[in-house]
Amino acid sequence: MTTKAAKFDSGSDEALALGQQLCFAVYSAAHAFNRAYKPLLDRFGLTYPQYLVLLALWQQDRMTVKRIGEELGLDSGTLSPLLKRLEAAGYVRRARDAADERQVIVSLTQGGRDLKAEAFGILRDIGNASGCSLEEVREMRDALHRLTQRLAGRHQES
Amino acid sequence: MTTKAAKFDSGSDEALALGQQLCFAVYSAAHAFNRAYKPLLDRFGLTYPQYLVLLALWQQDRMTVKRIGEELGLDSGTLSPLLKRLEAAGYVRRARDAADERQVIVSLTQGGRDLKAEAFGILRDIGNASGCSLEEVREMRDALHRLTQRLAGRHQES
DNA sequence: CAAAATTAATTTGCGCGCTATTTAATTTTG
DNA sequence: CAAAATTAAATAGCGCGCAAATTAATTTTG
Repeated sequence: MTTKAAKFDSGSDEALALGQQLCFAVYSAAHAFNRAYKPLLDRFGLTYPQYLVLLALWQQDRMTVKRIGEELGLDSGTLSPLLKRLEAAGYVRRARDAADERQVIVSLTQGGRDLKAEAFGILRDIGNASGCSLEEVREMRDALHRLTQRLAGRHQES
Repeated sequence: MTTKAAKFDSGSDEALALGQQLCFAVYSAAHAFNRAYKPLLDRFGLTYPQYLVLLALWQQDRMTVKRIGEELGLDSGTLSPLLKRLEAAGYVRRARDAADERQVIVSLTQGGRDLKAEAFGILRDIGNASGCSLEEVREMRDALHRLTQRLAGRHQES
């Protein structure tokens, strides 16, 4: 195979190369973060998405399932069982809203609030592992945010 | 100290904000890509990870499961059932290596090769949706690649 | 050469994440 | 006000993604 100059046979062929693709770079980075977080979160019996829910609740306690879903970009099909597990782990409480029984209010327990102090340590460890300057982090974060917005396109602009 | 100006009580509190986190930006962008790809890939009955496997095989046909796993950063526990589905869909073939019966060689069928032509259309659509210049894409891709490498840390340097 | 160690792939079990569907409560409307 | 439409959560089913255990083949070693 590949006898003479197989490496540059078509040009557009190059564009399909795995290593060239932004989507694959994002996909890989997401997995890398997951793997980096895992040992740190295992200590608390948390998964990464569960940790994200706690991050959201540390910012704003007492949110409905729907509101949390808007913050994280997840639907109730994902959040309902996840929140049950967070409740079973003792980090949050779930209670129907008395004013509107359709809604479920999720709030932090004392245990959930206590965990916030530990989170700074996790943040520091990940920051070190990423080895990025604050400047770099800011740039990438904003670029990714713009990308996400554009990809979401017409579906929903907040 | 905290009582009065609750918004900036600690400074490091800000750092935990969901919107500030690079990891969340990556997580969200990965989901946004997935959602953008879904309608395009549904036409072919493919999921995004399955599409990644095909991308890898279009670059280099006839790889072992292990090799594909190295390309994509996935283990056999993920790939084995995924490859079975790709085979059931008629895009690849799986066959034990006669020289080493432990290994399974995955190769493209004619249907799998034919799909490559369609992939350029998908690439174009996603490229348009992302709305990035080639320059931007290159920069972000390389920055993410460096980030991924650093996060993977000592676990495995290829 | 036979036992032990290593390797490749599969399988099992669990937690996302999505799509539908269902259930229940609230709002709209006729 | 009652029927219809909408809304919020929960549920079921499927496909990743990972860890751990299993099976089978190969390599190492004693």
